[in-house]
Amino acid sequence: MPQPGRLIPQAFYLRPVEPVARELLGCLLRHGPVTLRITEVEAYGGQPDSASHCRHGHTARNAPMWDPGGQAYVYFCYGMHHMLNVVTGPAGDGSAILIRACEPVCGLEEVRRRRGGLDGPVLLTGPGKVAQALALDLGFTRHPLYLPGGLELLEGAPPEGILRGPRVGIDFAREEDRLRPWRFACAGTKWVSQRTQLI
DNA sequence: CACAGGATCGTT
DNA sequence: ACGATCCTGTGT
Repeated sequence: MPQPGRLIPQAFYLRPVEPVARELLGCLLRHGPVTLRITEVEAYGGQPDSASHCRHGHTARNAPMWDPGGQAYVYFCYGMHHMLNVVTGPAGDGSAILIRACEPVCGLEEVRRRRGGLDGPVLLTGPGKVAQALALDLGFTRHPLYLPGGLELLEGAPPEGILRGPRVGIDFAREEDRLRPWRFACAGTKWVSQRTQLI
Protein backbone atom coordinates (compact mmCIF):
# COMPACT_ATOMS: atom_id res chain seq x y z
CA MET A 1 0.00 0.00 0.00
CA PRO A 2 1.02 3.63 -0.38
CA GLN A 3 3.90 5.04 1.63
CA PRO A 4 2.76 8.30 3.26
CA GLY A 5 4.50 11.34 1.89
CA ARG A 6 5.62 9.89 -1.44
CA LEU A 7 4.64 11.53 -4.68
CA ILE A 8 1.99 9.48 -6.44
CA PRO A 9 3.29 8.29 -9.84
CA GLN A 10 1.39 9.20 -12.97
CA ALA A 11 0.43 5.55 -13.55
CA PHE A 12 -1.91 5.81 -10.55
CA TYR A 13 -4.10 8.25 -12.46
CA LEU A 14 -4.23 6.37 -15.76
CA ARG A 15 -7.14 4.21 -14.60
CA PRO A 16 -10.93 4.53 -14.51
CA VAL A 17 -12.02 7.59 -12.55
CA GLU A 18 -14.09 5.94 -9.83
CA PRO A 19 -11.45 3.67 -8.24
CA VAL A 20 -8.95 6.51 -8.45
CA ALA A 21 -11.42 8.79 -6.67
CA ARG A 22 -11.95 6.27 -3.89
CA GLU A 23 -8.21 5.81 -3.38
CA LEU A 24 -7.62 9.56 -3.35
CA LEU A 25 -9.34 9.77 0.04
CA GLY A 26 -6.64 10.17 2.67
CA CYS A 27 -4.00 11.36 0.19
CA LEU A 28 -2.23 14.68 0.68
CA LEU A 29 -2.26 17.86 -1.38
CA ARG A 30 0.80 20.04 -0.85
CA HIS A 31 1.47 23.51 -2.15
CA GLY A 32 4.34 25.33 -0.49
CA PRO A 33 3.77 25.53 3.29
CA VAL A 34 0.24 24.12 3.11
CA THR A 35 -0.57 20.41 3.20
CA LEU A 36 -4.17 19.13 3.21
CA ARG A 37 -5.63 15.65 3.56
CA ILE A 38 -8.41 14.78 1.10
CA THR A 39 -11.66 13.82 2.84
CA GLU A 40 -14.26 14.12 0.09
CA VAL A 41 -14.19 13.61 -3.69
CA GLU A 42 -16.59 13.49 -6.61
CA ALA A 43 -15.98 11.67 -9.89
CA TYR A 44 -17.01 13.01 -13.30
CA GLY A 45 -16.86 11.55 -16.78
CA GLY A 46 -15.30 8.28 -17.83
CA GLN A 47 -18.67 7.26 -19.30
CA PRO A 48 -21.77 9.11 -20.48
CA ASP A 49 -22.25 11.67 -17.70
CA SER A 50 -24.71 14.54 -18.12
CA ALA A 51 -23.21 16.32 -15.10
CA SER A 52 -19.64 16.39 -16.46
CA HIS A 53 -18.01 19.33 -18.18
CA CYS A 54 -17.34 16.85 -20.99
CA ARG A 55 -21.04 16.19 -21.56
CA HIS A 56 -21.03 18.22 -24.82
CA GLY A 57 -17.72 16.87 -26.09
CA HIS A 58 -14.41 18.62 -26.48
CA THR A 59 -14.39 22.36 -25.72
CA ALA A 60 -11.74 24.94 -24.86
CA ARG A 61 -12.52 24.82 -21.15
CA ASN A 62 -12.66 21.06 -20.68
CA ALA A 63 -9.64 20.28 -22.87
CA PRO A 64 -7.48 19.25 -19.86
CA MET A 65 -10.00 16.56 -18.93
CA TRP A 66 -9.28 14.72 -22.19
CA ASP A 67 -5.55 14.65 -21.55
CA PRO A 68 -3.80 11.71 -19.82
CA GLY A 69 -4.35 11.65 -16.05
CA GLY A 70 -2.09 13.12 -13.40
CA GLN A 71 -2.59 16.82 -13.99
CA ALA A 72 -4.77 19.46 -12.37
CA TYR A 73 -7.89 20.85 -14.02
CA VAL A 74 -8.88 24.13 -12.35
CA TYR A 75 -11.89 26.10 -13.47
CA PHE A 76 -13.70 29.25 -12.34
CA CYS A 77 -17.19 28.79 -10.95
CA TYR A 78 -20.07 31.14 -10.10
CA GLY A 79 -17.90 34.12 -10.95
CA MET A 80 -15.84 33.84 -7.77
CA HIS A 81 -14.62 30.36 -6.86
CA HIS A 82 -11.89 28.14 -8.23
CA MET A 83 -12.41 24.35 -8.31
CA LEU A 84 -9.59 21.82 -8.22
CA ASN A 85 -9.98 18.61 -10.18
CA VAL A 86 -7.55 15.73 -10.67
CA VAL A 87 -7.58 14.46 -14.25
CA THR A 88 -7.76 10.67 -14.61
CA GLY A 89 -7.76 7.96 -17.25
CA PRO A 90 -5.85 7.58 -20.50
CA ALA A 91 -5.90 10.28 -23.18
CA GLY A 92 -9.40 10.74 -24.58
CA ASP A 93 -11.16 9.48 -21.45
CA GLY A 94 -12.58 12.89 -20.46
CA SER A 95 -12.66 12.25 -16.72
CA ALA A 96 -11.63 14.10 -13.57
CA ILE A 97 -12.19 14.14 -9.82
CA LEU A 98 -13.42 17.22 -7.97
CA ILE A 99 -11.73 17.68 -4.58
CA ARG A 100 -14.72 18.60 -2.45
CA ALA A 101 -13.24 18.79 1.06
CA CYS A 102 -10.03 18.41 3.06
CA GLU A 103 -8.68 18.64 6.58
CA PRO A 104 -5.56 20.62 7.46
CA VAL A 105 -2.24 18.82 7.96
CA CYS A 106 0.46 21.52 7.69
CA GLY A 107 0.43 25.29 7.47
CA LEU A 108 -2.73 25.85 9.45
CA GLU A 109 -1.88 29.49 10.14
CA GLU A 110 -1.46 30.22 6.43
CA VAL A 111 -4.69 28.38 5.64
CA ARG A 112 -6.56 30.41 8.23
CA ARG A 113 -5.18 33.67 6.78
CA ARG A 114 -6.27 32.70 3.28
CA ARG A 115 -9.69 31.70 4.57
CA GLY A 116 -10.36 34.98 6.31
CA GLY A 117 -9.34 33.95 9.82
CA LEU A 118 -11.93 31.18 10.06
CA ASP A 119 -11.29 27.93 11.93
CA GLY A 120 -12.83 24.52 12.52
CA PRO A 121 -14.55 22.29 9.95
CA VAL A 122 -15.91 25.37 8.13
CA LEU A 123 -12.32 25.99 7.05
CA LEU A 124 -11.96 23.40 4.28
CA THR A 125 -15.33 21.72 3.75
CA GLY A 126 -16.18 22.74 0.20
CA PRO A 127 -14.43 22.69 -3.18
CA GLY A 128 -14.10 26.48 -3.40
CA LYS A 129 -12.59 26.57 0.09
CA VAL A 130 -9.98 23.94 -0.79
CA ALA A 131 -8.76 25.88 -3.81
CA GLN A 132 -8.64 29.08 -1.79
CA ALA A 133 -6.63 27.43 0.98
CA LEU A 134 -4.15 26.07 -1.57
CA ALA A 135 -3.95 29.47 -3.30
CA LEU A 136 -4.92 28.00 -6.67
CA ASP A 137 -6.14 29.80 -9.76
CA LEU A 138 -6.64 29.05 -13.46
CA GLY A 139 -2.86 29.09 -13.91
CA PHE A 140 -2.71 25.69 -12.21
CA THR A 141 -4.73 23.97 -14.90
CA ARG A 142 -2.57 21.25 -16.50
CA HIS A 143 -0.08 21.47 -13.64
CA PRO A 144 1.41 17.93 -13.22
CA LEU A 145 0.68 16.57 -9.75
CA TYR A 146 3.29 13.78 -9.91
CA LEU A 147 6.37 16.02 -10.23
CA PRO A 148 8.16 17.70 -7.30
CA GLY A 149 7.61 21.43 -6.85
CA GLY A 150 4.45 23.46 -7.21
CA LEU A 151 1.24 21.63 -6.41
CA GLU A 152 1.88 17.99 -5.44
CA LEU A 153 -0.30 14.99 -4.65
CA LEU A 154 1.24 12.65 -2.07
CA GLU A 155 0.34 9.22 -0.79
CA GLY A 156 -1.32 9.10 2.62
CA ALA A 157 -2.83 6.59 4.96
CA PRO A 158 -6.29 5.54 3.74
CA PRO A 159 -9.09 6.56 6.10
CA GLU A 160 -10.64 3.89 8.29
CA GLY A 161 -14.16 4.29 7.02
CA ILE A 162 -15.08 5.26 3.48
CA LEU A 163 -18.66 6.37 3.01
CA ARG A 164 -20.04 6.58 -0.48
CA GLY A 165 -23.26 7.23 -2.23
CA PRO A 166 -25.20 9.71 -4.35
CA ARG A 167 -25.49 13.19 -3.00
CA VAL A 168 -28.89 14.20 -1.74
CA GLY A 169 -30.35 17.56 -0.89
CA ILE A 170 -31.32 20.75 -2.66
CA ASP A 171 -30.14 19.82 -6.15
CA PHE A 172 -28.50 16.46 -5.61
CA ALA A 173 -31.41 14.08 -5.98
CA ARG A 174 -30.51 13.31 -9.58
CA GLU A 175 -31.34 9.95 -11.03
CA GLU A 176 -27.90 9.59 -12.60
CA ASP A 177 -26.25 10.00 -9.21
CA ARG A 178 -28.39 7.25 -7.76
CA LEU A 179 -27.22 5.00 -10.60
CA ARG A 180 -23.59 5.86 -9.94
CA PRO A 181 -22.85 5.25 -6.26
CA TRP A 182 -19.12 5.91 -6.56
CA ARG A 183 -19.44 9.34 -8.11
CA PHE A 184 -19.19 10.67 -4.59
CA ALA A 185 -17.05 9.38 -1.72
CA CYS A 186 -15.94 10.78 1.61
CA ALA A 187 -13.98 9.67 4.62
CA GLY A 188 -15.75 9.02 7.91
CA THR A 189 -14.86 12.43 9.34
CA LYS A 190 -16.33 15.76 10.30
CA TRP A 191 -14.41 17.31 7.38
CA VAL A 192 -17.25 16.93 4.88
CA SER A 193 -18.74 19.73 2.81
CA GLN A 194 -21.86 21.18 4.36
CA ARG A 195 -24.03 20.79 1.27
CA THR A 196 -23.32 17.08 1.14
CA GLN A 197 -25.22 14.30 2.86
CA LEU A 198 -25.23 10.55 2.39
CA ILE A 199 -28.23 8.35 1.85
C1' DC B 1 -25.29 38.72 -30.01
C1' DA B 2 -28.41 37.50 -26.11
C1' DC B 3 -29.49 34.34 -22.74
C1' DA B 4 -29.73 30.80 -19.15
C1' DG B 5 -27.47 28.17 -15.93
C1' DG B 6 -23.83 26.86 -13.11
C1' DA B 7 -19.38 20.72 -9.80
C1' DT B 8 -20.35 27.59 -4.52
C1' DC B 9 -20.07 30.40 -0.38
C1' DG B 10 -21.31 33.36 3.26
C1' DT B 11 -24.81 36.00 5.20
C1' DT B 12 -29.81 36.85 6.33
C1' DA C 1 -33.36 31.45 1.24
C1' DC C 2 -30.65 34.72 -1.38
C1' DG C 3 -27.22 37.61 -3.70
C1' DA C 4 -22.59 38.00 -5.50
C1' DT C 5 -20.36 37.81 -10.02
C1' DC C 6 -18.83 36.12 -14.53
C1' DC C 7 -17.75 32.38 -17.62
C1' DT C 8 -19.43 28.85 -20.71
C1' DG C 9 -22.14 26.64 -24.10
C1' DT C 10 -26.20 27.00 -26.87
C1' DG C 11 -29.47 29.03 -29.86
C1' DT C 12 -30.72 32.61 -33.29
